[in-house]
Amino acid sequence: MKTAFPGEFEQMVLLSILQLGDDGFALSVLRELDRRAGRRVSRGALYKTLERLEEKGLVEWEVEQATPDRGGHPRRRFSVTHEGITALQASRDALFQLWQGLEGVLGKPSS
Amino acid sequence: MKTAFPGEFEQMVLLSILQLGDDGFALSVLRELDRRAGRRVSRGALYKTLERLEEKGLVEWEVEQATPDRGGHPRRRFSVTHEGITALQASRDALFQLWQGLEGVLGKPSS
DNA sequence: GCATCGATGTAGACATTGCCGACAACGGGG
DNA sequence: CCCCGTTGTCGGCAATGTCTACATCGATGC
Repeated sequence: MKTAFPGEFEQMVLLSILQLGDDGFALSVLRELDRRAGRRVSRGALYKTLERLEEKGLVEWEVEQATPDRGGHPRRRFSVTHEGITALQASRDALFQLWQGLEGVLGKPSS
Repeated sequence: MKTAFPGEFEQMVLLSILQLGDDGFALSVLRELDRRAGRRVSRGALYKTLERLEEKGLVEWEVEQATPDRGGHPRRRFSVTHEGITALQASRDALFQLWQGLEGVLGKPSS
């Protein structure tokens, strides 16, 4: 069992894709990361990460079917695989365990 | 302002130190990581990480004062700096934002 | 038609993090 | 003295994070 833990940024990318639902296009992910987490990275950085996530089987994608008006390369719609979900749950649970009881030190999450 | 985000493992190490309070010795951190997050790494891996966290000013340490009976090198007691706390809060908040509304997909944390 | 713009994606590079095994140092007990 | 348990240090390599530069292709405006 290969337990390669997703990195910090990889997790964020996975979560962004989930948030976007059927709008999981690369540039949407970029905007979502900025909106939610205030994280701004270049497109190249994101594509590289998506490529690695795919190699690990945590995301998959399909080419958007028939969009006759838009120019540029055909865009890809990313989605998180079942394995990706599992990995996210594991990471989250680990963090929760480590956060337990530290509210006094860290304060409440600023929602 | 250099915004170098702590990596996934670095966060866990910081949290473990906080959990341990005045028992923040390297090998205790190792045990805590295993107990809470099920994460087992070699001592070398941990020391390297602690060293980097110190360079970034996220942890500091003091040599344990006067323990006349124990063998080996004098051990160091690690603690998280104010900057470390701030970094942890930022990471946590970012993740919370990304988790918002995904309970349906990810399920409740298994506490 | 041609220069450009906007939305995508790819390639190549390099810095930072994650992780390990091997070795050193020291006190205690055979 | 040799070995054991506890720490810590080193050097190296793999994985992740991130950027810049470049390539594609429709639409738009000369």
